[in-house]
Amino acid sequence: MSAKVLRLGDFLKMVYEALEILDRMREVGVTPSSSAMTILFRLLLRVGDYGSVWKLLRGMIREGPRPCNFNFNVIILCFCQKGYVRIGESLLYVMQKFSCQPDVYTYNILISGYCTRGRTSDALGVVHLMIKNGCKPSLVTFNIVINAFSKQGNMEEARKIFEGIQEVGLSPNVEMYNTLMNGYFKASDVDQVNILYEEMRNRGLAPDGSTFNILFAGHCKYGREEDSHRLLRDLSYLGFLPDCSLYDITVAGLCWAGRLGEAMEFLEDMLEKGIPLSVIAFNSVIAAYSRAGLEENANRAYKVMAMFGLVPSSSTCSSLLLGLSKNGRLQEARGLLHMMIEKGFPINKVAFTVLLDGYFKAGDITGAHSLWHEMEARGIYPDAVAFSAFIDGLSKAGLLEEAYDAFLDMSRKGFVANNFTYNSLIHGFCKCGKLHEALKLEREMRQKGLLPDIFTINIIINGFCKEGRMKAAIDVFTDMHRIGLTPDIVTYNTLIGGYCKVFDMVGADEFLNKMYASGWDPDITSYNIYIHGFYSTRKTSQAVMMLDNLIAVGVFPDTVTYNTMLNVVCTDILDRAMILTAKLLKMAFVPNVVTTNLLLSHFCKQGMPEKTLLWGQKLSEISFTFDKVSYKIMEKAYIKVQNKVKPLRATSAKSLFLDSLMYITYDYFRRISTNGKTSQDPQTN
DNA sequence: CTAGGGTTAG
Repeated sequence: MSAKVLRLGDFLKMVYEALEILDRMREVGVTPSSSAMTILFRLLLRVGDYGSVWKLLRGMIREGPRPCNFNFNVIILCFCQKGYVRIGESLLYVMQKFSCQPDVYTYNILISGYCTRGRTSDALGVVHLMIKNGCKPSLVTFNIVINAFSKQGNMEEARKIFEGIQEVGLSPNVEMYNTLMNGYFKASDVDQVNILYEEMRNRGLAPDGSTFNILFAGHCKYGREEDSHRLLRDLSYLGFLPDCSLYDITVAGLCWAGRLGEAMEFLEDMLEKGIPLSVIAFNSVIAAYSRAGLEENANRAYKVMAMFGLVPSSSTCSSLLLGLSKNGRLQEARGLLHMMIEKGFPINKVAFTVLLDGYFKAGDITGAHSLWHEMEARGIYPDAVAFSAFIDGLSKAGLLEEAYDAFLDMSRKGFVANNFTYNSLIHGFCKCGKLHEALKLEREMRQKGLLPDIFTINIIINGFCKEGRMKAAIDVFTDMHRIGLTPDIVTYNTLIGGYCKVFDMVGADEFLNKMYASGWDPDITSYNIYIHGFYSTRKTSQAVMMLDNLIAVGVFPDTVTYNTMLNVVCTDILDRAMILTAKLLKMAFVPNVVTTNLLLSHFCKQGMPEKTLLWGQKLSEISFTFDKVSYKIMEKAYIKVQNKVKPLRATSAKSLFLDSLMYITYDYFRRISTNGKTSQDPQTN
């Protein structure tokens, strides 16, 4: 079911009908109220008819009502939301021309406009301007700026302003302490948080709900059990009652600490004992499971909640939506989003961003585009995160021109590109072989004062490795120390993979040793890279040895390991393949779409394209979700069958063997598609 | 809520 979107045509008609009504009022000598004018301004700004806004203002001067601060604030706010913060700022002078003095709200709108776009220095410029114009900044003003610096992780600046306001005789409020403590938590500076809390209490400021949430969540996340208990004691001493029960808090605490199983157990235990729980406890669990990509568990928690008659809230739905998006169940996710809108839940930019990312990750570019346009149609202004997700998705899809356009659009709307944005674009350029462009962007980000981070460097090293330019990759690796970056496990794995790609197993080993020397133990990815390296150099026994190795050192093999080994199995001589298969099957691996793809492609490669199509058919009968690669493989098989290209015929034994591997995989998916059928749309009554 | 390494395809 799709939600109703007001069509632009209808909307325009409405706006101009409203203007006609205004004219008629004027004709009969009725002066409209200021608030009526505000509504008209809002409508005109929404459709972008700035000419009429101007005309309306002049009409007000001639015939009243006199424009008030509020009228202007609405106009400035709109420009800020659309990204024209500069224009908003220039409207300050227009205001003064209409003999309106900008008030603290006006300035706060502008400051907030700059801050949400990461333009903290512009924001500080407005603060100075307001002081110069004789308007005293309020605590809110400073809070906006402190929050912006905290979000950027720039705690020194945040702190400086915090100290500064005290010098001018202002006393920080609870919100300000909350903001600062939140920032220090993000910077992992728990001690600083504790000091601030002490200070706040000594000043006689009482913690509020946000203080509690920030501190409790932070202490749980950092495993500071003592701190969280001390907080609870302190609050109960103050007579502070959190807006949920202690049981809810316990569940939330376990979730924040990442102890999800325990949280769910506790929940079920409470319910069994007949202790009532609120939506909050369930929301914590559902959110945590969804974030971890464990959508099945999230859904189970939701069902328990519904069974006990609890009505899902906006955040329940957002969390379920996150889980669905992460699992590629996009129709359901979009349906849920529309349902949320119909239920009147506030429009949720985060939910849109999550879904957008989901479409891209599933390779559904059309879906992503349609959602992006729907956002626009609904008047949701993408923020820096939404833009970054959009740019990243387009880059990964190889649509670099469009990604770059979005990047320009983002700066036009006043956002300062951050490392997320640049890294996504740089990755995109590397991916399609335009290393030169990638390096140009890296220079550009440095010129803009952004520091290339470990992500940037790893992306660039990977770019060189992909092209087999190991010398250049090593140069970047050597240079990263100079700019103060330490290689991490991804750096080493990337370089080891690079050597494997050029079949230089000696070079790979050399880097493996370097990795050990700098204190990193190989992880499952390192082993997978090695196994694939041995596979591509046809060193089957070495690949098997690696598998034994990784298990011996206690690393858990995953689906990628299984798939890579399956590749070995498919190309190996039959006797050895069967022994290896027996070994693999004992490990109870979970196949995925890549497993299916590689088996389908082996049929094709080994002269049995009709089997590719046959199994493809069988899989689609159980509504298996294929991806882009699956379709490419089947398309290729189809062409082969059509052209009757069949020079080599596989031995019937090998054919039977591949069939049995495919059957095992097919059977797995058949079983989960019949057991896992769930209906998870929340129903609110 | 957004960025990096490993499996299929090319």
